[in-house]
Amino acid sequence: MDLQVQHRVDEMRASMSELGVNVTPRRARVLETLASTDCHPTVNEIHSEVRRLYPSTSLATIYNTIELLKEVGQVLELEFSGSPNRYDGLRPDSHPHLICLSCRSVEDMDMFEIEDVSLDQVSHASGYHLVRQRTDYYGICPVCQKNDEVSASSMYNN
Amino acid sequence: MDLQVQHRVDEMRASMSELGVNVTPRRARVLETLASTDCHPTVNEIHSEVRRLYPSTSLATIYNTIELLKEVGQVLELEFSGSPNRYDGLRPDSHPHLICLSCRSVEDMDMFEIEDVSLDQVSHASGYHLVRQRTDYYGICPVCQKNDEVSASSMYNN
DNA sequence: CGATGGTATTAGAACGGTTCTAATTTGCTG
DNA sequence: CAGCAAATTAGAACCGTTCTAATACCATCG
Repeated sequence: MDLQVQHRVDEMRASMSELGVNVTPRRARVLETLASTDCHPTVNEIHSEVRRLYPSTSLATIYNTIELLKEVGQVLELEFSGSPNRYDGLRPDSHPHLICLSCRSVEDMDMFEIEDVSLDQVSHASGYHLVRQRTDYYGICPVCQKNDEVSASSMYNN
Repeated sequence: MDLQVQHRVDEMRASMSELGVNVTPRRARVLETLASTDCHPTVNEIHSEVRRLYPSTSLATIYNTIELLKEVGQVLELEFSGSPNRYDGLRPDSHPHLICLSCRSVEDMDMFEIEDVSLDQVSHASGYHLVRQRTDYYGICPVCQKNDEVSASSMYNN
C-alpha cells in the first residue's frame, strides 16, 4: 500500500481507537478504500470494495463505520438529495468541490488558492457559532463537454 | 399584497408565461407564497399555505410548479439529503446561506459583501462549464445558542 | 475448556422526501 | 355541446438512509 495512503489510514485508525471502538478488518477496509481514492465514493461503491475481501459484509457496516468516522471528524460527507452522498476521507476538512451535472463526478477544487471568507469572519458578522462550510461549483466537466460534442454531432445520424 | 412581493410575483409569472404554461390560481399561490417569505420554505410548508385557499391541492401540484420555476430559473433549490429541500423564490441566483444545525433555519447570508471567487474565474481555471455555485455555512444560530444556554442551566433541575 | 457479556455484524423492515403514473377534472375552442 | 389539451389528483413506486432484532464473534473469567 502507498505510504501516503498508509499514513492516512493510520490517522483514521488512531481517531477511532481514541473513541474506544475496535478497528475490525471490515472497518479497516472502509478506511483503506476512503484513503485510496480522490473520487469521493458513495456508500455503495465502498460496500462493493469491502465485499471484494469480505463478501458477507452488509451495507449497515459501511454506514456504521462512516458514522464513526464522522464523529471523530475523519471523513467529509457531501450530501445530495437526489443522488447518494459522497465521502472524502483524504481531506476531511471543509473545502470546495467541482461537481459535474452530467456524469456526477466530484472533484476537489484546488486549482488555485481560494480565499474563502473565513468561518471566523462569518461567525462574527452573523452571530452564528459556525462549525463548517460547504462550497460546490456545479457544471459540466471537460470530459462530458467532449462527449456532448460527439453526441451532438452524431445526432444527425439518428 | 406588498408591492415588492407583487413585483416579484409578476416576474415569476412572466417567466412561466414565456414558457407557455398557464399560471393557474394554485400555481399563483405557490408563487405568492415563495415571494412572501425569506424563510426558505419546504414543499410541505408551501403545500399547507396553498391549501388554505384551495384545500384540495395535492402535493404533486407544488412539486410540479416548482419544477417549472426551476426550468425558468425563478427559484433557487437548496437540496438536503436528510431533510426536505428548501426554496428561495426571492433571490433565485446563487448566494450563500447560513444554516442552523439545531433548528434547521436557513437564512440568506448577506451581512457583508462577499467577494466569492466568481464562476468565470473557476470555470476558466478548472475547464468546467459552470452554471451555478452553492455556499452554505453550518452552525448554531443566535436563537438556538440562547436556548441551549437555558436548557444547559436547567439541566441541574432534572 | 466452557460459560458470560459486550461489541460487531447481518438481513431486512421502516422511513421519508421525491418522482412517477394513470385516471379525472378543468377550461378553451370550434 | 363535443372534443382536446393542459392541469390536477391520489396514491403507488422509488431509493438512499436509518432502525431493529437476531446472530456471530471474541476476549475474559471461572
